[in-house]
Amino acid sequence: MKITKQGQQIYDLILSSDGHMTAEEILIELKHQNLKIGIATIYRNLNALFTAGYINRVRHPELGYIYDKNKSDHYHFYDKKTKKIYDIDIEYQEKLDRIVEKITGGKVESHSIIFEGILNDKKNND
Amino acid sequence: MKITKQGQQIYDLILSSDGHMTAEEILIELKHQNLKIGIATIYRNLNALFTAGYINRVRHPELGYIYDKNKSDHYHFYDKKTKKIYDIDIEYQEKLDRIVEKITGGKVESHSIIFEGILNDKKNND
DNA sequence: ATGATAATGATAATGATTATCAATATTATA
DNA sequence: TATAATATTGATAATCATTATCATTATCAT
Repeated sequence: MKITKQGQQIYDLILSSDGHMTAEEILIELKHQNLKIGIATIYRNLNALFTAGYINRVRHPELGYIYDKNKSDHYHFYDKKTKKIYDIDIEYQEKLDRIVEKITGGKVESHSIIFEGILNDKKNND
Repeated sequence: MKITKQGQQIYDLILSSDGHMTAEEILIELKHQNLKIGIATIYRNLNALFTAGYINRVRHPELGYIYDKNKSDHYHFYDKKTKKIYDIDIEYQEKLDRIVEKITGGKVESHSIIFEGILNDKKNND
């Protein structure tokens, strides 16, 4: 995959962030950096980066897609107070996939878990 | 909660369905039954039914909200082939919430799991 | 250089959902 | 029961996230 100038800017920004950004946040930040870029280009490059496996994508229940620098299979916590998504570092529950395959007779590729609740004010673990 | 005529029609329809309907599907079906109803009324009542706890709501990765007659804490399977959502009847993994609380120090209200994969053609378990 | 090809970005289009608001239905009260 | 007060409806406009369009611009290969 050939990365373009704009694609690189977007990728760099995600890597330098806490790991979770929406397309809109990326637009605002790159504009702040006085880079000329349009929202269509951002979506186009995010899709390319995602399908090429450079970044991850999660669906936020309110904000649409969140782009995530953490590519590993991992879970998320949605803090209702700050309305932000945080990574949860517990091991992937492989066994659930096998159980569901047994029940349905189908093939499970993966599963995603979103925890929802309230995080403590003090600790702001991204 | 006072249920209106339209609210009742919507609720009845969901109960009589396989359990998973979009607002648009509800509109089409009620129109078929020659009931005069608008999409705004459907969303309004679905929101009311949901917040009052009469029905459940899940986010479909492509189609937006799915309204679900099954109110219990349960998981879902997204079949990439049919693009439909199915209930998965395995027990709620309470222990995951406790683990996450321990890690984050926050309060977990609940979690949702969506399994993704391909279901067998033969069995079409809703 | 120069022509071919690909990427950009402004903007229009789309799809799901919510807001607006005049018309209609329901409820409460005299 | 009439009628005033209040709530709900439904058509439609607005919104929000995302994708499509397409003329312009940048990049690449000769």
